[in-house]
Amino acid sequence: MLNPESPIPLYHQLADVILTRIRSGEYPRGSRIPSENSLAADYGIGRPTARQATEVLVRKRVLVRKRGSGTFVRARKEKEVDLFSLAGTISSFRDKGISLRTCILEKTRLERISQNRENPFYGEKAYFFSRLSCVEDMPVLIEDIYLHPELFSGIDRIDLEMRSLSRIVKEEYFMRPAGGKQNFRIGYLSGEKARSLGVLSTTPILTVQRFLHFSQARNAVYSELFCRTDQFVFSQSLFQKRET
Amino acid sequence: MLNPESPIPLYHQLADVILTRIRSGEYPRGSRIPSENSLAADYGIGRPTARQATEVLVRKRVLVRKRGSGTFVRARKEKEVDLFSLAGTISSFRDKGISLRTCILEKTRLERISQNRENPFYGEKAYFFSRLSCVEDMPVLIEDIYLHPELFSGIDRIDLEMRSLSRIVKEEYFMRPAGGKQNFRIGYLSGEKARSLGVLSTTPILTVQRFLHFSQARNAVYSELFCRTDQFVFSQSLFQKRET
DNA sequence: TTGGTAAAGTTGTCAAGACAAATTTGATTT
DNA sequence: AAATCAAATTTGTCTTGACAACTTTACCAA
Repeated sequence: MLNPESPIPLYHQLADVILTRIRSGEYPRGSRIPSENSLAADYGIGRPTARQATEVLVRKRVLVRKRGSGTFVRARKEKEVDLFSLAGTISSFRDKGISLRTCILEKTRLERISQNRENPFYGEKAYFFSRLSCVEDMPVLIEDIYLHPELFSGIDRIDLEMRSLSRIVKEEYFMRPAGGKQNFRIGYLSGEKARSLGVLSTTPILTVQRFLHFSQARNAVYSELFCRTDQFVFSQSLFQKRET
Repeated sequence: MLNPESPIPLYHQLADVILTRIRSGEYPRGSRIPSENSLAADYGIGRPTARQATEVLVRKRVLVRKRGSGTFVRARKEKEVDLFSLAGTISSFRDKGISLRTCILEKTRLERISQNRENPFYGEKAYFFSRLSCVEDMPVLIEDIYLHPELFSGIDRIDLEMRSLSRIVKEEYFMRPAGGKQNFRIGYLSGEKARSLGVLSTTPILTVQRFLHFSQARNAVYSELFCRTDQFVFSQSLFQKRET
């Protein structure tokens, strides 16, 4: 079935075969494809080579791997989440009617920031908390949020589990952002963060730094967002609401 | 120097050693570190293992690889490019005082769109062109742009090499966008596009779909942006200019 | 001196085996 | 019938060698 003499690599040939079988309906949506070992045996290649073939299709968002269980044809398209419009993370999910569950990974505490030099609070004290958002039990987003210690005094006593932070800022502190900046990068996670998001250390993660300015102080809120783009599409509406 | 008995993988141990030598100044910024072969020989490991070690640091943006030449300690920080603010791609570079050069990869032509189902012109005709932007001779961004065939009639006769598209839309067609949406994903390139951007097919690419609405027609402009995030940080200013 | 060419050196790609970790399944026991 | 535990299955990780493609360097000839 495969031709080792061909200039086309074996793993690429096998990826084509699998894709053809998916398109033909032999491997329907949501079904499990043969294991890497059986693919390797069937086609007389090594397992790493068979794995490379499925890797190609995983990157193309055609297959989804589940450790200990199998490799599956992706069931449905990614959902869209309007994340970057600054309406506030949680409320943007709500608006779309997506069932959302958030949990606090690290409770709000006042601490001296010494990790990241790009953090505007670097070397100083700030409130910090970390939050995980899940959609349909699928972890999708981690937010590390840093807040100005005087402007947001007492925020460590407010439960942030299910409330929109932007709403709290508006309703409890009577502030609204006057401007800001977002930086987009591709990064990787490791350790506890990777476990929380359910990704491997080799999975590329859309990483966003967000700086929010208020009339009282520039960079009063700084956050880092870690977004899984394999299950969701992060979108942004433009010009929709006029700022007044 | 390395301990094969340790539970810490060899490649990780070596990555730590290299990082220590960079921090200590033994491998200064911009300098070449030992080749993968000599690392492997020095530490008594296979070349793929040595390569894996540098791979870790490449992903951390500490090292930069140059095929045929060597692996280098990254010289300077990434520059920021305010791309997503919709001021227009080219003009946003200009505003930052960054020297920019664009070249047309595919000249403007009217064609039937049959590639991508998410393209709003799918199955219909549209103007299409493709543009590469380079900063300091470093390719950084590819834009595939699709335009409404009637609204932008005759745009194939305008030279788009160095002119901002948003300015042309405003000054020649007297239109300005009324709204829009952007989708953010991580993807991969292959073939000619990967060559143009100077990336490998394994390099994750920040991929943005942009839909622009005008009062005359929704989705009158559709574009796909492919951004190298290893050399540049793509940023976005928020609320800076009031839309009037 | 200059130009071209060959050689050496470097990173990129393809292919593989062995073991670890997670899940599922089935058998056994209560 | 239910719970528990062990075994089998599956994907994840670590390690390796061999060859290909690209750059740089050095040498030789004009």
